[in-house]
Amino acid sequence: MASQGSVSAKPAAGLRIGEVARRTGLPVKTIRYYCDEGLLQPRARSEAGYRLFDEENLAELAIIRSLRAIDVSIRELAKILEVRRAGVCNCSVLKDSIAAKMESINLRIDELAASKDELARLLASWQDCGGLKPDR
Amino acid sequence: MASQGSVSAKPAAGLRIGEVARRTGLPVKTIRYYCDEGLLQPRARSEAGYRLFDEENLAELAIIRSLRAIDVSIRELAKILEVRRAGVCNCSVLKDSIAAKMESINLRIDELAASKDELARLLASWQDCGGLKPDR
DNA sequence: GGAAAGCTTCCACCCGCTAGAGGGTTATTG
DNA sequence: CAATAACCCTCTAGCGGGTGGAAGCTTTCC
Repeated sequence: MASQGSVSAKPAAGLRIGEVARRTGLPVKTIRYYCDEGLLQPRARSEAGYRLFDEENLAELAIIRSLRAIDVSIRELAKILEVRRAGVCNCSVLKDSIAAKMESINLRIDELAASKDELARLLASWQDCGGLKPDR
Repeated sequence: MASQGSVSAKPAAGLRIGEVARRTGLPVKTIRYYCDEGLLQPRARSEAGYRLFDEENLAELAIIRSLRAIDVSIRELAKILEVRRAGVCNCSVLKDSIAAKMESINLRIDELAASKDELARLLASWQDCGGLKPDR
C-alpha cells in the first residue's frame, strides 16, 4: 500500500532481515543468531513480528564482522557494542581495547604471511623433488 | 640411563606430547585431538603407552597450523597429509589445492586489512567527536 | 620411597553457527 | 480475488573444533 512517492520522503519503516543480509553479506540465520545473543537489537518489530533494522544496525554489523574476523567472542562483542551504544566515547578503556584488537590484526596478518611461506616451501619441495617422499 | 653423548648420535627415542606442545605452541589436548582424528600418527608408543613423535610429525604440525589458520577442515587436512605421506608429489590435484589455499590466504589478509580500516574509522570517529553518541 | 609432574583414556561441555520442521505474512501474478 | 512464491517467525537438534576435568598409571627428582 501507499507506493512511495517517486521523488523522496522515505520514512523507511525499517530494513527486514533479508535486506540486511543482502547488504552485509551475512546469512540471515547468522543475523538472527546475533540478535538472539543480544549483539544486535533490531530497532523494532513489524505488526507481524518481523525484525526491523536501521542504518545504525548496519554500522554495528560492520563492527561485528571486523571483530569476529579476529575471533573476538560474541560475549565480548556484546559488551563492546553496549558501551558504544551508551555513547561512551570518552571511555578510554574501550578505545584501548579496540586499539589492541587492531594490533592483534597485525599479528594475525603476520601469522598468515608465515603460513603462506610454509605452504610455499611445501610446494617448492615437491616441485624440486618431483616425486620424492617425505624422508621417512 | 645412557646420557646422550654430547657429541652426536642421537637415537632420539621420540618426543613426548608435552615436548611437541612446547615446540609447536599448540595445547597438548589439541595435539591429542589431532591424533584422534587421524591427522597425526605418532611414530610409536612407549612401553607405557605414551605417544612418541618425531621430526616428521613436527613438520606435519606446521602444515596443519598453516592450513587451519585459513580454516581448512580437519577432514580435508587428513586427506592432504595422507597424500603427502604417500609421497605423491606428482599429484597435481593436491598441488593445485595448496596453491588455491595460498590464494585464499591473500584474500584473508585483504579482509583483515579491511577490518583494520573499519576499526580505525571507528576509533577516529570517537576521537573526532570527543564524546558524541552514535546518533540515535 | 614419596611427592610432583607428565601421560593415558573417557566423557561432558562450550562456542559459533547451521539445518530443518512447522507455521504465519507479504508480494506477485494470472 | 485467489493462488502461489518468497519471505519471515520460533524452536529444537546437530556439527566442527576444540577444551576441561576426573580417575588412574609412569617418570622424574629430591
